[in-house]
Amino acid sequence: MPRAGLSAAAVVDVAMALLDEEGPAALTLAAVAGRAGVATPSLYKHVRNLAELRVLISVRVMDEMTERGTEVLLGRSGDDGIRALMAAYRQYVLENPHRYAAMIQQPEPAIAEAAARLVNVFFAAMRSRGLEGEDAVHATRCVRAAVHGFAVLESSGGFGLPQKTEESFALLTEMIISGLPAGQGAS
Amino acid sequence: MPRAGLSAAAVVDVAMALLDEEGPAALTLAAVAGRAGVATPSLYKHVRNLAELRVLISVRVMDEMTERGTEVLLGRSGDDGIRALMAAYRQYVLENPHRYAAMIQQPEPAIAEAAARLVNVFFAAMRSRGLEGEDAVHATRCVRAAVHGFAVLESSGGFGLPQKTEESFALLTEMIISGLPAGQGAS
DNA sequence: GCTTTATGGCTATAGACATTAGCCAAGGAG
DNA sequence: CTCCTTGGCTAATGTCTATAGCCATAAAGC
Repeated sequence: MPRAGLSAAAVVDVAMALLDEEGPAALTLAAVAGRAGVATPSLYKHVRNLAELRVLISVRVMDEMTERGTEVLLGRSGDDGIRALMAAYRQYVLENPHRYAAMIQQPEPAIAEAAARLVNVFFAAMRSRGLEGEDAVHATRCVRAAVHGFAVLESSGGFGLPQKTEESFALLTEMIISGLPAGQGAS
Repeated sequence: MPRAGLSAAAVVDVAMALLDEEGPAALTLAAVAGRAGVATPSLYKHVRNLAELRVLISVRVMDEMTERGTEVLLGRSGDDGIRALMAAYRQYVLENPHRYAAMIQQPEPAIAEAAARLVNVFFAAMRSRGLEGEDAVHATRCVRAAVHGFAVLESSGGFGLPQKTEESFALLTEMIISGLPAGQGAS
């Protein structure tokens, strides 16, 4: 038998594809193994267990979001940067609802680090808006909370009424931006 | 053997106690049965399956929140009502993190109805603030998104930094309130 | 009070998964 | 060409959901 040539990263790739197509409930080691053309126990040569696979997926997702956020902040500053960051965040969740839903919030160090990288993008946006220190911490929390909450509710069908969610999100964005502390560079 | 005298409601009671004490991962039919002093299959006489139990729990939680919200809105109106509602929501989640985390967002009719009841509380707060129709829909979404996002991040340890979350939440509340459309009864 | 019957409990069983142990071949290092 | 690390495999265990089918309890009817 030729080897399948797996690796931890390849296992995560397969798992993410499965996740995208069939949702979080379908994410089992058996299904991942099947899709990778391998017997289930073989996965343990690359990943400690299912819990670790979930952690690796979470890190992947957070890093993807960090990358998108970083891109979108290039060449933008002040309120514009924050608007763009919020829009990009929401868009990622709408495009990848299952990935986002699979994200885990836990005291795992690897996750904490990835989360810190993502939070740093928000911090950068705050800094370019003239917010530093305490103010930046509180402002970041508010922006994250708003966009996270909206994205979760929207992507999980929590907004039942027919009204356009675009408009709701625009309102939320402007609420947040106009409520930010003064700072230096309000544009 | 004397009967245990279970019922669907009693099963949910036991499940919620288990959930509170040991978290969502420990919520298995086997564990619920053990705690109820009954063999696992006996639960199926009261609940169709684990999925239905989860739905029943979600409905319970939503109804608890609806009740708390309704209480807190009595005798309050305008911005004050919204502030109080947001505070009560956050408080519930902080007091019952596992219950809140166990809530499911799905096309189940029973859940949709409970969710609608909860959303109606937000609507009532908006109405007393002078918001109606479209405006009320968008405003409700924004308030729910903000408070849901904050509560989730806070209760799952998503705010790593040491700064007080009280202050962050106060900022978020004021951001939201001051950003609401004009309406009639802005207090 | 006695019979009947629906119901709530039980045991046995099957099937999906995660996980561990231990074997064996592939394929790179020397 | 040989050695040995590594990545695959099969076998087996334990946990959990779920179903089938049995039996006693307790309530309802007489």
